[in-house]
Amino acid sequence: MGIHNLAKLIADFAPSAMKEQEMKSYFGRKIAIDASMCIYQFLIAVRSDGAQLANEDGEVTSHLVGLFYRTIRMIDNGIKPAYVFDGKPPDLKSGELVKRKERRQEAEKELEKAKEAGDTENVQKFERRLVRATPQHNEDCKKLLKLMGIPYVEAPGEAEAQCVALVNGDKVYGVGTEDMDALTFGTKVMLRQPHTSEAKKLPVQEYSFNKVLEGLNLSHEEFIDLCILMGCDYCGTIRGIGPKRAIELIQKHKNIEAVLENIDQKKYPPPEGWLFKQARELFKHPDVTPAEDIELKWTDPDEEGVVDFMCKRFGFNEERIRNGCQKLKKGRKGATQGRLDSFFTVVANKSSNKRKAEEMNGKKSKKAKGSFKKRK
DNA sequence: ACTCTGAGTCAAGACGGT
DNA sequence: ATAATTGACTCAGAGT
DNA sequence: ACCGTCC
Repeated sequence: MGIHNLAKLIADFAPSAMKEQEMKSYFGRKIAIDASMCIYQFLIAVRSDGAQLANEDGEVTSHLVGLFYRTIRMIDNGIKPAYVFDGKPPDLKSGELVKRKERRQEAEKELEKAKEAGDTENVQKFERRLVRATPQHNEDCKKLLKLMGIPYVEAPGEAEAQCVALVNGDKVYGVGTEDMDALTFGTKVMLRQPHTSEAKKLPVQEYSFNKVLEGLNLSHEEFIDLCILMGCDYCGTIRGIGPKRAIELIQKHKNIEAVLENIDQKKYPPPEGWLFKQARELFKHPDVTPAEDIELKWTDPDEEGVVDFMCKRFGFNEERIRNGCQKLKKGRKGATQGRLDSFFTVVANKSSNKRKAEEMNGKKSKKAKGSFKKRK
């Protein structure tokens, strides 16, 4: 579940690390997005009378509805999304996954019960809890993105980590996510909910990694240890240590080893065989494809292809789909234009460097980060 | 009294006409 | 073959 | 801003 309470901790201890921006200020920006998470959310949220949208044959379309319109909305605002699909979860996560599986089986039983009792309210409740993105859903989305001219990346491991690699390798400006893990992986910039802002009139929250470290007065390594102490997906935590104590302890002792030496382990018992070192390694050197090996290209949509896929196969309204394709074409031109404009108008802005690097995509390849590829 | 943890529960999108 | 989320909120109870 | 509808 990401890092427990990290958003709150940053709000309390490093408030200047987050600034709120208008959606408009991201015109021309490239953003990396965890596709698997979006798909999951669409499958849960896009419903009618509690049931997912589907074509006549009963094939689910909720994920396609959501992805199609959200992507268009972003392009329409001059934001260029690149989607990242999950690969294999790291082995360290299996403990967490076992728990989730148990919860799932629990929900399945409850669902059966509710069905037999004819309790429609509970049936819906537990059906939602059982939702998951299948390989088929993922394939549908990849196909749609390809036809729309939107790039995507297949990550070897966690999508979130791959997004961060794209940011820090200057392929995109930031990660667009709800998941605070991105900061633990060290993303220079993280944007929360860059898509809903306009619909709900909420500003985009932009987190700066350097300012987080500054505000908390920690190095990246110390920050990773802090996140582990607060609770991540990869290992347990010390009972009795939450955000407040965790930050105090890390600021004082600098790392988990030293914390362990300085606390009363009877009062604060660490987990048996605690794998915090492995978790730390995972955050430091996640299994990702190096950014310089990835090329992201946004192109005009293949309108006939999109219509064929969405309308013929999935029964979407052709007028709406064509309308969307037009927006994609228009938005693309606008974004190219806008990026140049803002380059000249935002003269004294530090971020113009960043912007430049983003533009130069891969020309000067970064120094290789040692070969820490994970093998399993 | 106050602070904090940790367990459990919940809800989750976007469009277009009015 | 097979899997597959997350954050916000509340509340009880333990610790300081 | 609300609400029925999207498929």
